[in-house]
Amino acid sequence: MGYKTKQGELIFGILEKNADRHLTAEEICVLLKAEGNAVGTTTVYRNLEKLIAEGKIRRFRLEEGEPACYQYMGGECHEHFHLKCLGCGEIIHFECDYLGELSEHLMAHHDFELDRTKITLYGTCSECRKAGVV
Amino acid sequence: MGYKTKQGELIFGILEKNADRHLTAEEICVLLKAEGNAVGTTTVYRNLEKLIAEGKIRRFRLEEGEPACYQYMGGECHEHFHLKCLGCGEIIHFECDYLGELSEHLMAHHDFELDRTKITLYGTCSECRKAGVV
DNA sequence: CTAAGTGCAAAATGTTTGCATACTT
DNA sequence: AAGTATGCAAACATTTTGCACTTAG
Repeated sequence: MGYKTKQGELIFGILEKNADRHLTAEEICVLLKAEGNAVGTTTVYRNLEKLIAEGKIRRFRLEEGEPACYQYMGGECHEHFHLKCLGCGEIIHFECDYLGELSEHLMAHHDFELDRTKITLYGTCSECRKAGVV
Repeated sequence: MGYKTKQGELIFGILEKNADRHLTAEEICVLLKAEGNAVGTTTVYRNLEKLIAEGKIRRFRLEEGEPACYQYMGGECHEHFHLKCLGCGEIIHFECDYLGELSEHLMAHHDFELDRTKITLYGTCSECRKAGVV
């Protein structure tokens, strides 16, 4: 299960090429069309779902009512924090001992076992705070 | 600007009475109807918008594609945490002082200003751990 | 040849808008 | 009376589904 298709590769290609930013499903369609490789919206959504399941990309919902954004995540970023800046969209990845503390706190006080592979926190990076964005 | 209406008070009343939980717009409609005070969906949405603007309630978006949830905030700026169990899908929402610590840590060590309104962590609740789910 | 993928049109979902009517002040 | 609010129906926007057709293995 899982054939390799031209469309699937095109979609992944776009995300890979734009690893530094997040793209909506529609933006992906537009970019593909601009390349002369139009792909149906349905197919884009279905392939995005697959890529998420494979852990190759991530979906983010940034704003109320706005469409979801997708972004290439490499494949190696599973054991750390992701901080996503709401200003510039940049994703900051890092290892941090504090993760252990958070995890312990949740278990001790809330009887909840944290899945450390899915942590994305939102906020504003120093650049954007300086620039007054957000 | 702003007349006091029966519907507006009913809607706020429901939120106030359910200050301990999240309610979707639809749930609010259902609860109102159950009270024998049916209010139109449109009106519910419009009043929710107003209450948010006044800072009396807050809107949360937990999951992709799922409806927004609204909750009475008592005028105080409570820190709000969401834990989503990957086993049963239940969302545990509550206030916790630890959020302040996490927030300070991120600012002090990572120069990142946390948006406390968008925090959802994933993991496994005690029930599901016992049941061996996940 | 068979399973999987594609893409159009249509449905589903949650939310918003147009507008005539009803209510507040 | 004048200005708001209501609520139905219809519009919206994003995402999903049904289905006949194409493509990969």
